[in-house]
Amino acid sequence: MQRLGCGAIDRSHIGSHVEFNGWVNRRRDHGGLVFIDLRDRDGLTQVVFGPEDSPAFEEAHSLRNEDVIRVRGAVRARPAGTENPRLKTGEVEVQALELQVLSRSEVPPFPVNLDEDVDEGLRLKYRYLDLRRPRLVRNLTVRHKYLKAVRDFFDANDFLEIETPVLIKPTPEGARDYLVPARLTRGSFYALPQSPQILKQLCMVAGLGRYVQIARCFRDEDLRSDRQPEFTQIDVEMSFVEQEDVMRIMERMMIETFERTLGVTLEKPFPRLSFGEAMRRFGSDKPDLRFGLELVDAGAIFAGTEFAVFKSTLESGGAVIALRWPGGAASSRREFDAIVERAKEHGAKGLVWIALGADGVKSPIAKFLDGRTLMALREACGAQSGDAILIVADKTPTAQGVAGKLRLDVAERAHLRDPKSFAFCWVSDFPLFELDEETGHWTFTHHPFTSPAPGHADLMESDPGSARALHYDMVLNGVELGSGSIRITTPELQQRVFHALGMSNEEIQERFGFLLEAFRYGVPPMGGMALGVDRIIQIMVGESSIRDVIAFPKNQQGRDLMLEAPSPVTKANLEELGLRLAGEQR
RNA sequence: GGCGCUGUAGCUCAGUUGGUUAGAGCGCCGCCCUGUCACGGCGGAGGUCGUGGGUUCGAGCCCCAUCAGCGUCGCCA
Repeated sequence: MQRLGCGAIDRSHIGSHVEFNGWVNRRRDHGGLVFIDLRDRDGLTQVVFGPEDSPAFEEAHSLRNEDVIRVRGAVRARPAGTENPRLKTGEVEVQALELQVLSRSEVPPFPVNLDEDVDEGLRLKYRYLDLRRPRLVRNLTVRHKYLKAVRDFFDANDFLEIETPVLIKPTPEGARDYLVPARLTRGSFYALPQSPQILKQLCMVAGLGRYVQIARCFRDEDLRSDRQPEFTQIDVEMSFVEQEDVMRIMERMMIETFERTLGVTLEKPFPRLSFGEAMRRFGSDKPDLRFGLELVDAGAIFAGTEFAVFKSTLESGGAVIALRWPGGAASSRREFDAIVERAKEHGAKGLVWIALGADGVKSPIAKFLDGRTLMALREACGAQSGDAILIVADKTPTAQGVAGKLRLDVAERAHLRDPKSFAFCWVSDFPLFELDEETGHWTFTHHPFTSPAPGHADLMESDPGSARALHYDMVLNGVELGSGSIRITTPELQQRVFHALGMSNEEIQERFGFLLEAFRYGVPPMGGMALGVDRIIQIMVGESSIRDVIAFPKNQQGRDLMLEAPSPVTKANLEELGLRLAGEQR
């Protein structure tokens, strides 16, 4: 007897005897006839129990949602007129001859057989029930297929999948580490990797050539809808390559894996922007290219303006940046107030709006807008009657950043962010360092192993802010999927970068001595990249939260509501590790 | 750590200016029903209104505190 999945039967099975195992999705009990929709991962199959099938028929009355049953019976065509076109298996049904109840279910805490929004805390507590629902099954299936395609791609391109350890060494830079006390070395701690960065570089020193890993990474920072404390990266490193080589193979990988997973054909090559261009045109280092609405430098247009804010901004070398809001002119005063408020949340001091209504132009600064200025603005923004124009004035980076965020706001309002389209791009030529506002110290944009661009090494000391890096990001729909870089491979240069970051020789030796030592034994030029799997899948399936593409995610407090982790440990546990909780008596 | 939204039946929600006995749909329980597929019909059970305090003759509703979930800023090499 054939054992089949509930989504698997069709007309070709008519007449055959089959066995099904699954969960009762729904019972429709007509007294003299009982219908059961049987569910498993694949889908639904209708099972029919009639009085002639007794004793199965008798027991069928007692079935309840989520009971686990085994049914043996015959596949037959449904009577003409009773087919269900909404069901994949809707042309056929199973006439039950034998019924075995394998497990009874209590009434579940939320409906499993409806695609209804349920409180997420409840879903997470009973994740095993949530995972029975088709939406999450689909997400996990896409994830599986995608990772399979990724592995196949790298296998076909001569990469070795290598597992690196999860218990490694703390790295005080960057994100907060998860620490694990070392029982055998009291007072010392392992850290969980924020990424296998150094290990994969050492794989290159080892001569392994092309490394890939579907790597779990850990960062002890606050959670967001797109951030979990543990997450998965496609981690890649290659020897004897330049930036172009890495970008090409990663781009090819995305094109092939999207094709294989979703059957979509991505446009190639991916557009490329420099960091500076991305900031100028889109006000973001991860531009959403699903729509236009490029930023407009309106400095020249307002060169002679009497409007004090614009005037003083321009005189002090700042920027006046304009942005088209499609259809924005129809907005109410309240909606304009809201967008001004958004601009302030984004860090602007204020926002000027101009409504290009059919019945005339409205704006808080209308009296400063002569016909020529308006015409020039309209032209530069590509705005039409019915649109609005938003203008931000500030120091250039601030104005760009604010305008970039407003660009996303207005795109959202105008429904231009189509979740079904995939707009990739590359952003490169990042600054090597950025200034930490709090400490006033230079810190790395990517990570401290990133090579300066050719000819930029000396800028590290003379003008750190203007040094560029061999660093590239892959961006999809305004989301940074991941970063890569060409690595530093000379101990001297690496040392200079550490110095530029304010590290002493002792610190360098203590933290990264092993790496510098490794570089003394013959190190190939190398570069690589890491891409966030969870975000890729999230965009592929159009979910608004990364949690919906992870089987067992943590909530905003970093807790697993199902396992109730983290949890306290016993005094004996602590003692064995040589730990005592602060504030606790001896 | 800051800010915002939410918390009423198992689930999703409604609940008027503070006023008698807190409602609906689904689910659940019982009975009936041979072609349903959100089956249908009849009947029924089910509520510390997140928690604590306060104001008031009277609080689901107002005030304060607190807990939880989500979003967001900080944070995220």
